Amino acid sequence: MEAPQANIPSRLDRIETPTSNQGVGERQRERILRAATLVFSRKGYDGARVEAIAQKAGIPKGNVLYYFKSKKALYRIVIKQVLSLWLEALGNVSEEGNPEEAIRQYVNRKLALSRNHPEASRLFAMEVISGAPIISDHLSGELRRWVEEKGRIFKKWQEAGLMAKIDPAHAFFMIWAVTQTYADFEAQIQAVTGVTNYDQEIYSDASGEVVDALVRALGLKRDQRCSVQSA
Amino acid sequence: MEAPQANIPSRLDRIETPTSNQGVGERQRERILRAATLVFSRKGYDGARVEAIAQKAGIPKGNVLYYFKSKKALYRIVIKQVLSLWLEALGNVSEEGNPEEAIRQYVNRKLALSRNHPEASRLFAMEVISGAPIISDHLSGELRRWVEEKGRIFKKWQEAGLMAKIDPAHAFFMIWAVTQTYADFEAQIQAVTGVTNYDQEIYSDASGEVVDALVRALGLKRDQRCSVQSA
DNA sequence: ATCAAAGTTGACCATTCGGTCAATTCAGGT
DNA sequence: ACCTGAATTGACCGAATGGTCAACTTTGAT
Repeated sequence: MEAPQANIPSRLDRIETPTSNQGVGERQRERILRAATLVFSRKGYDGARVEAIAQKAGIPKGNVLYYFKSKKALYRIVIKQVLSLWLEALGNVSEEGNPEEAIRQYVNRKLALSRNHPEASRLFAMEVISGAPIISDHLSGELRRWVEEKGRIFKKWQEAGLMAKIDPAHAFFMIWAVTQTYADFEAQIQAVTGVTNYDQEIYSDASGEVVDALVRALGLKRDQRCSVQSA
Repeated sequence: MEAPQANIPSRLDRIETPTSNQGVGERQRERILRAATLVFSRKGYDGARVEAIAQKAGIPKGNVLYYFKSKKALYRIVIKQVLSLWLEALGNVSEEGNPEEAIRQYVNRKLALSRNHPEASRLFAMEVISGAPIISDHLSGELRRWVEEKGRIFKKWQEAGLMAKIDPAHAFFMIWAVTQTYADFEAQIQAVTGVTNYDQEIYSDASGEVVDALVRALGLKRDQRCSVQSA
């Protein structure tokens, strides 16, 4: 009797496995993953208790270990899921068209991610703060290439005088820092502002101002009056 | 036989305690605090092992518990020490004088803090990400008042047309986010940039660009050409 | 109805870790 | 030299926790 290998739910064998109460397992797996993301994001890997995850998923602990062969395996899957969400949200910074519009769109997308998946953002942050023991390969691989690629677009904009001369990588670090702060530092922002309904009050206030501020920071302007033209 | 209450090393009784090998205890306490800050900042509270702290301090575990009555007590002291460092660095945003200069100075001070005490920054971040269970009082007390106070200065600048009209609190969130990202997300930035000597290469590159960018973001300009004057 | 595989459950085990303690050493005052 | 309190150390303990397991239930196919 082997616990099913805890691999990413393969969309393939969902249907064709002939003999099995199919679907039940999938649903449970996702239940567990959701619960695990939540618990891990608040307590970190070591602070999270399998029991707590089980409880949040509404099932006994033994059942969690039936679907995922170990706590570490579960964590790996959760963190990779979070990572792919994060990488996905990088999306495309479209080269063509107005730079300001492109960045506005990108920042808005990142803000939406923070708003809709704050636990994912927090978990990602914790991983990185801990030295990214699990995802460092992805960071120095996929992410690095992405930044290099998009950086070339920034360079072009800069040469055309449409953007301030900032090292593109640092421009991204800045955007990420600001947008993620609204998820990761929720507790601090909540404490300082005293809002009662974080999600609604903060994001409606912030999104406009933050996008504008970042556009200014990067020296992007539709009209040329203020664009940084230091050649 | 009681372990000495693990209070903040009081600078007072360092000299005058007549009978005791004075000084030895203080030095050990500080040793332990340094080690604890380091370990906690990487592993979080639960991930940190007392044994690991002891090892990093070069003493047996029992000795750590001799100076601090429990792991939790040690953590509390470390985190409060970190918090006061953080609050201290808030310093004064001087009302008088050139707004741009004031902010430049402030951002530079925060950057220096990230550079010189990255572990402190990371530990603070972890606390907040976890919901700030220990320091939330301070955040909604001292920090909130500080932001309110300094916010009034920003308001004045804004009314005088010297600063973009951003909610002052969010202006601070932005500054903090950007400056801390260089400590907290070191692993990510290191991976993306591929630098070998983080401390030197990154900060020398970043500090100038980051300060400029933030000045732009807040719409602060010495010369009026580009200042946001939307009355 | 019967069967087999998948899923569920709580009891149980081994390990790890925070914390205690008694024994010992160390340092300074007399 | 001797005494006293502080400091050091390693052995030890109990609680908590990740993980296993065997008994049991459910589900769908024939």
